[in-house]
Amino acid sequence: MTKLPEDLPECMVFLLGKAYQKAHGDFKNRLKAYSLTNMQHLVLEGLWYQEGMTAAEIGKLLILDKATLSGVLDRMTETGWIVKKQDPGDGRVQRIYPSEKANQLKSRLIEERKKANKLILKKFTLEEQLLLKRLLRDLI
Amino acid sequence: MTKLPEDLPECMVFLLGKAYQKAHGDFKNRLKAYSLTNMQHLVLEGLWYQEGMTAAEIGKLLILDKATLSGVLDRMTETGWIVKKQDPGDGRVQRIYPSEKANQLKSRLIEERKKANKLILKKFTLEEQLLLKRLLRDLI
DNA sequence: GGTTAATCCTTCGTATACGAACAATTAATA
DNA sequence: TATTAATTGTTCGTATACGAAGGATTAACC
Repeated sequence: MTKLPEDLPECMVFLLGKAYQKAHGDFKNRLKAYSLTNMQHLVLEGLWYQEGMTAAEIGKLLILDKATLSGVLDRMTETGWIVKKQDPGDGRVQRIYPSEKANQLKSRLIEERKKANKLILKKFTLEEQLLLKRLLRDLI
Repeated sequence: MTKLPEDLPECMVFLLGKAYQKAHGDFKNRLKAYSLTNMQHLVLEGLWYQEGMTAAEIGKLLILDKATLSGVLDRMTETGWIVKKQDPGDGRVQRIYPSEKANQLKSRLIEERKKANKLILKKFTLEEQLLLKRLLRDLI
């Protein structure tokens, strides 16, 4: 990664954006082999945390706009990562479940996330890692 | 902001993404009054740091894909924030300058960024602020 | 019970992101 | 100098993001 000029004005939006850009890019490369995007992987992790959620619930859990999520879920249905089931009690609601294919790859996909995390954090001491996570959580 | 479930698996890509999403959203609201996007504001700050850069140089400084930058610069030219000038020595190169309009608003726009930074960081102690910036810089 | 309000999801418009392919131009080199 | 390589910027395709508007459905309440 290009090193940042020291005298460029400090900007949290920039620092956070570029840190995210880097982490996102690393993970993206890992997921290429599965034909999964980061967002799609995130949705699967959400569904493994609590399956059968509605799109609105997934959006609340993962802090995602419903308009964004709509397209993501469409593509994941087309590519067979999730299954949408009509809620029997409420005609507006569709409940989302991970597919067979997704569940078969579950442990490997979770492992990929853990490896990506380790790679991102490997330059930090354990204290720094915990600190960074706490600061980010506080910020959100 | 919705608080994150404590038992949701930790993921740096997620934490960084959501921290960025929040900071980005705050700043975006501030810039709405100027009809400027965050990215466009960032390009202006880059040009005030060093004007007359080529698109490739801006991309290197701000860690931006040239394909992304191409569209951003187009829109900024159309809306009169920047001016493109053909490089006399190299027919491939266009040098980018902030417009009059941009320079007139320079101090106000820089002030907006500072205020946004303050807002984002106000929940942290001074030590935490410096630490967070250092950790993010190291990560990039 | 019928009108209004709220909820769920989709669609549209605009703006990033970024890999890939490409035209134009300049540099390098045999 | 003729050819190849490298560089600059654009365009295309796909995937987020998100505000706004809209259709379908359910809930609230007078």
